[in-house]
Amino acid sequence: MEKNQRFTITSALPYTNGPIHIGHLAGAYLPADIYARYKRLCENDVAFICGSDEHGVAISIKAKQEGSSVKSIIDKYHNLIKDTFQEFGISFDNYSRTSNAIHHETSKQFFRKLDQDNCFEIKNTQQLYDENEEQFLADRFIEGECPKCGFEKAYGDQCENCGASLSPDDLINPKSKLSGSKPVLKETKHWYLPLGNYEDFLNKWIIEGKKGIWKPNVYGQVKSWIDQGLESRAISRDLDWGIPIPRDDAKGKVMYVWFDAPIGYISSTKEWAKRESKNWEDYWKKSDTKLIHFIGKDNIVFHCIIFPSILEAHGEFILPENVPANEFLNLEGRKISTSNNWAIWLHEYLNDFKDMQDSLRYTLTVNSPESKDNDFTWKDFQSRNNNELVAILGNYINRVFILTEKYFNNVVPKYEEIDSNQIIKIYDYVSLISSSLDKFKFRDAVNHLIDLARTGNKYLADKEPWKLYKENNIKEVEQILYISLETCALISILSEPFIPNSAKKIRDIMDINLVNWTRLKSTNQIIQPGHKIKKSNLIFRKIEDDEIENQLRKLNSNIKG
RNA sequence: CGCGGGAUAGAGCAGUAGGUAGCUCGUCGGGCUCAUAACCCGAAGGUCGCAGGUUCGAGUCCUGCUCCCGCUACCA
Repeated sequence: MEKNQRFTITSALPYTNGPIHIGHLAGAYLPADIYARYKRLCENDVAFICGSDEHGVAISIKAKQEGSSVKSIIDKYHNLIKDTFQEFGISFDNYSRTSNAIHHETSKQFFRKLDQDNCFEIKNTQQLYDENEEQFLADRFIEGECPKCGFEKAYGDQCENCGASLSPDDLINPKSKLSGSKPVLKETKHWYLPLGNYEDFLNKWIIEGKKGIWKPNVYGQVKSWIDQGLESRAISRDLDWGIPIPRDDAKGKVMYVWFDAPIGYISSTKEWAKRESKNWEDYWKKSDTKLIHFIGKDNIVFHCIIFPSILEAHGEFILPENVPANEFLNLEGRKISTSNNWAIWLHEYLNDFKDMQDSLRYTLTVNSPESKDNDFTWKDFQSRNNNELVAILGNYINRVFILTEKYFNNVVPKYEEIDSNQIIKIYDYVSLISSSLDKFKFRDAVNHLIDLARTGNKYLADKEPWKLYKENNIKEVEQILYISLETCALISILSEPFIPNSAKKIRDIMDINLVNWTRLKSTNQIIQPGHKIKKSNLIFRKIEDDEIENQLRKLNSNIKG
């Protein structure tokens, strides 16, 4: 458990062409939030940074298709996403957006610096162009007959029917998905980042330096990319929506969205630093700052290869210490799909399960796709909530509070001699949980937390204070309940990163404050005899079968395709 | 096709220095009655994807194969 360390923690910028679902939360936001909360509790200097990613062709096309403006689309989803994060307690220090002026300026500065240092190649190529819409077309926006299986709606990059990977000119009768017209080839000029020049740097930094440190799925994926050889990658696009390339000979060109999006972490940090009177450069340029990117596995290449190469090219920035990417979360055995509406949308969950954010936070953490794809099922959600949060953790807290009320009128009992075995046992969980979190093992960490409640339950079952009370052995009852209350207090502090709302509820009932984990010692207890606690309220509620059936019905009736 | 991850009890997962297979949920039996019919204890249940090999000994190392998921550069 390190302290007095500076951390820059980022979560992947969500793309504002739709709301966010449980997969997003489980992949990039929840683990980052847990980590950020944990690091703050250990007295570290944390900047937890995110923002909306609002550029790119998908958004401008969506606007065109819906007949609305780009601005109204990004405003709508930016606000929805921002509110959703807030509701779920994702504790960003700053949530920005890439359409802000500070981001445009920062991105242009990056481009100019790399341009001055001759880090770019300029190439002329032929690309498919939609003459009706006056727009160049990404592979995905071309549709035609698959030359291998004859499927009529194959995309320019892949046939979804037979799985063949294609290039747009393989298609028979190609059509633009925008206008339906036949695309034509047209010459265009673009700026490229020659990633091949960074292979040595990446080999040394990741393949040699991060072996056995980064997660196997991340390391393996990166190694495979580098081993295949890295090609130059275009970082400009012919679009009217995005950050203009700051050169006189680049009229009509904007930055590729993946060039400017990661720079969004930096501009968001600047925005925060300005507001908080801090120096943003401490968080991006000081070598003792630890930069951690939380992402889903689809973003590995951008965060481990492209963005680091850009940072390296710039020269003044630190590189990520770790990129603990998660695998994917499936839903009821199928891949989550935005286009087929096979998803649990977080803003809908909030409606259906009011004040139950922690139940979802808990379930997504304990079943987090840390090392492989995992499946979310409503039934599992119900049983995790009812068996673990309610029956083990919530019920434990409640029974201790009720016992305290019945026997001691809500006053923390004094004790003659502390049960040192038990106090040491419960304090072991501080290091168990923190060392799991340091290793990005969130499921282990949250399992330890439930184990702590189990330990408390077992202690009560073994000691049977209700029997001792009837036998009028009050001294022992005092000793047992003191330890039990201390256990509850410890739970209220150790659960803060995972289920912050519930942790707060427990502390409110106990009338205690949050304590930094660095101060937690078995010799220095949290609560003192004589302290009065408040009346108990249930922390978690059970989820009934019909609620789960409703969700399953909703999911299956809304599915498209 | 290439590459990455995975395959362990009914379900979900641990098992990273080769040495008698573990955890949670579920099921069955018992205990307790302070508690949200909650809690605690015990039992049943696995030829560790398949086939070879190295070794006194392999879930763990090597080789080949099968299946699932993902990536292949614009869907977390």
